[in-house]
Amino acid sequence: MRPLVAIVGPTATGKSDAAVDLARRFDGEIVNADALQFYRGMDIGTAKLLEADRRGITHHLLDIMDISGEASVATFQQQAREAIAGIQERGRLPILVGGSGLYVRAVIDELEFPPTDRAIRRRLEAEASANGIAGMRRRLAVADPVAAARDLDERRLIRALEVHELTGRPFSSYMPRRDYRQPTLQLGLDIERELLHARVAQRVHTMHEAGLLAEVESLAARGLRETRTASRAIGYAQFLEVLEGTSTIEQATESTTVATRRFARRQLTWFRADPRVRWFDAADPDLSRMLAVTVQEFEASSGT
RNA sequence: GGCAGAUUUCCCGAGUGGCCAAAGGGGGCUGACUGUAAAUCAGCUAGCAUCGCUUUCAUUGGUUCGAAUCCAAUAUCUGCCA
Repeated sequence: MRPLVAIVGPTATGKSDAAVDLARRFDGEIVNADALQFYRGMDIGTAKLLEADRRGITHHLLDIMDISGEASVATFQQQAREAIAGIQERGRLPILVGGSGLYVRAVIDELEFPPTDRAIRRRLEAEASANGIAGMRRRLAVADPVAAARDLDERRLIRALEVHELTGRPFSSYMPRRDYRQPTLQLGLDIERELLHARVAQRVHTMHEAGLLAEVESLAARGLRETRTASRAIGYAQFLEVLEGTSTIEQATESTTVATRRFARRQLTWFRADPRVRWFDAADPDLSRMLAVTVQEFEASSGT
């Protein structure tokens, strides 16, 4: 069975293209691990690869959801693992690509998501907004001192209480480990900060020229404003304001650029924390070859 | 040319004699993060060093025990009158 290759790193470093390159060289198929690229119709703003740029390579888990849907790591975990297994059965190389750290992790590591319950969640959220979270913090300190000691933010605090209530098991007992469930190679793409910022600005500019506003407008007609996840996507949230008339195109472009920079920084923080990632300079003209060599060596050594 | 006003740390912007390295916001940086993750949250942001010290609030020179804060001159900008 062939190993799993994952391409990670901040946005605008060329992960998608690098993945297509590798897929062509090693007879691979690509599995998307970018939470917002699941949504149909969110193309320009998510920098989804155009059909032509996919160069005949099969892409999985792209356009699998309506914007009204809510992406869920747990669901994605299962779908992605199935897709990967299928690719491997076909004797091809699975290449997981995405900048959503948790989503990548959910696929490659031994990770189990405790269940969720809408009613419990809603009740806890209502309680938090009505009484504040101090009391809930105290409750968690009793139910799950380990999790409480981590000083969780409100959202996670609620989740921890939900898990405890639902499973009787402390949330902290589901603590993550870095533990690949199959031979995996994580390739990280990074780039000098100044260059990254320039690329981000360029990209947002290009998105606008490619018709992002029109895309947002047509999604708005399909209820984008009412969605919980899709409406918050970078670029979409900002251009929705243009449609509302509360922001100009210039302002939206600027704030989208800023939000993207911050996003890239957070992605970097996430992936840097994983010592297993092998990093490459995305601006290196020789990148494509270096990635290929690394994959080749890895596949040879992982004994296929 | 005359009169009036402005000049603050990367940016915007508070501060009108000691509690000011200077509020707040933005930006930047760092980090956390197992069911919203392009989300959510936290910390740092003059310099050097452990309390502390050094250099900052246009520039120069004053007043004062003490100045971002008061005075004078200069520079630049803005408004009104020519």
